[in-house]
Amino acid sequence: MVNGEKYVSEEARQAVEEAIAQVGYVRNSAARNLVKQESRAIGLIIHEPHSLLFEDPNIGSILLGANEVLSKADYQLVSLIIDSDRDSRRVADYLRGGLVDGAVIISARASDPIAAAVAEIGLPAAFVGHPDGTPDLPYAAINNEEAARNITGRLLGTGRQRVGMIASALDRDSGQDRLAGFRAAMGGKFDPALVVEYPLYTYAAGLEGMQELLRREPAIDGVFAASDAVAAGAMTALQEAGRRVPEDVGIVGFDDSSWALRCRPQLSTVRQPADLLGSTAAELVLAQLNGLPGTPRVLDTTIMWRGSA
Amino acid sequence: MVNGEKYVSEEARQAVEEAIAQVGYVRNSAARNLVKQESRAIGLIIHEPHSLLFEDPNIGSILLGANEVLSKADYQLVSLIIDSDRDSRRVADYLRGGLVDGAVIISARASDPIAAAVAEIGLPAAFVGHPDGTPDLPYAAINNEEAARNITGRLLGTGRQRVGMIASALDRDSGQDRLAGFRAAMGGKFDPALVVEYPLYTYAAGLEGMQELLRREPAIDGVFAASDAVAAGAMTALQEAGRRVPEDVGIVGFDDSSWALRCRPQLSTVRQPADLLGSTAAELVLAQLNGLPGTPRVLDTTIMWRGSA
DNA sequence: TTGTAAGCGTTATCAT
DNA sequence: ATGATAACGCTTACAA
Repeated sequence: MVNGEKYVSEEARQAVEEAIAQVGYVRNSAARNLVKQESRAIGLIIHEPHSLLFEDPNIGSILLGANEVLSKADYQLVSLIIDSDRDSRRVADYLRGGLVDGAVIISARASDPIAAAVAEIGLPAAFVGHPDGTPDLPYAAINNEEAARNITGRLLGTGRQRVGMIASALDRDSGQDRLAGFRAAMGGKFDPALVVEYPLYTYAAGLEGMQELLRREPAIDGVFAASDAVAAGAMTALQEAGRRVPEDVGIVGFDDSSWALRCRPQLSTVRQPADLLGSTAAELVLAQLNGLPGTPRVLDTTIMWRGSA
Repeated sequence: MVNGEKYVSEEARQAVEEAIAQVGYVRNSAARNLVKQESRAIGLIIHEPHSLLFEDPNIGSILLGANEVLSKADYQLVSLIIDSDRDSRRVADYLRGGLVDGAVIISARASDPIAAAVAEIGLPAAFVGHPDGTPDLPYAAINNEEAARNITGRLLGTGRQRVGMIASALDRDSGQDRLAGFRAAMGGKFDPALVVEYPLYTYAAGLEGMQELLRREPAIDGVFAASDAVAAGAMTALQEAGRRVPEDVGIVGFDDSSWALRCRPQLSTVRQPADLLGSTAAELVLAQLNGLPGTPRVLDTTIMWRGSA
């Protein structure tokens, strides 16, 4: 009897399995999520100005870094991009709706609506970077001010007399802090006339910015560009203007992105561990999911000294 | 009585609204999706080799293009990246689970597991590009073979005698087709010794590839690089070897990405409408969601003739 | 108009 | 062990 039963259930199992394969049964995640009250998905919110999605190689690294740790913990990373106010609302609804268990927010600006929404609904989340004016959430960041101060100091150490800066993205913490660091390193030598500002970290900003700087001060002999892309543009402008790098003017950047090795001479720059930034932020979210505090982390940067200064 | 009822319900409504605001009620999307049998989300699967996420500016454009049309139709675009076999399985489960109503697949390779899974579960989907060996799904693509043939022809038209190619990504349709186009344009002049192959569309591939080509044939006077990034690397190698571009050797690329304008001289290249590719693929998915056929579309490319050849 | 109940596809609990 | 049943939070159709 027991045997019989077993036998029958064996047969039934096979039949069922066959039926499953033929009918193509797949369990419905919406139903599963509903009853389990979790989705095992983490949202990653990308809120970049249009052009940066193409020019900034950091975001790819951040993404991959976050994906790696989430994948290991068996969470699905879902990236949500915000490119309009409409997107902003829809994404907020998406996060609110319980479709994700947590979120990592990259490149938030002061008073970011998404960050506010996340905080309001109490979703476990973490920033990459830590803009002020945003809710009190843990973050993974670097010390932009310190790094900028260090590399500017190093540039000054090569004996430059008239050094300027091409600042960018002043609406974000990274942009602000890099400028602050530059200013601090310059001390009494700081001259507001030698800093130009552009909204985005782009090659074009570097190109124009350097031309403007050259116009304002032909004797300029050092430049700190707010990012490698900017530095690359500046180098082109310099070379087209007949200045030799680094003999006539020394130039340093920030990021150590693929731009740096691509320049001739190669860029002296600040290396920031973009992939670590992503993975650390992801860990911060995971920690909160496990009831742990999730304390902010600031990661180390190092100076990569190459040929451009 | 009726008045009384109304009054009460008014009061109740206010109370409820207040309670909602205080308690922070938000409706649960899982439950909604369950009953409505739809998620109003579309997945975008990114299956790029690690390094390309940083070097290929096309994918950002594709993403933005897709997001724009989906956003207008009130669909949430969710990007899922695949960076390991584990990711591959998890993403397949995600798609199967009914968490998205459709999918656009970019940079699929022959016999892509995700593409197979999508086809198997009958999810409305579209490719960007159309690798062969993949299931019969609509796609948005360009004619890589034709475009490569045209620009190679144009290069030949400048009187070059010994022209080579730096081919890349031969595991994908784009890579294969660009090589085929080159070969077709060369006709009897085609010399297998003058084509080098690299796995990825990268700056590094261009750098090394050009050095190798120079070694094999010092008299080389023309090069077709499989992408702008590759062309940029090739140009650097050429200039470091003391060759003038375009006087000594002419060089053409493919993509018209931001690389093209960044080179000195600027690159002659094939412009492909990456954002349109994304938006068209998204439209193809939307069409299927509305019960329409969703027929493949091949978009036009144009030659941007600049200073490099 | 307002309210009530059934049902979506799971999981988990509690009898059998 | 195995099977029936409630519950997850929402929408919708139908009754009052």
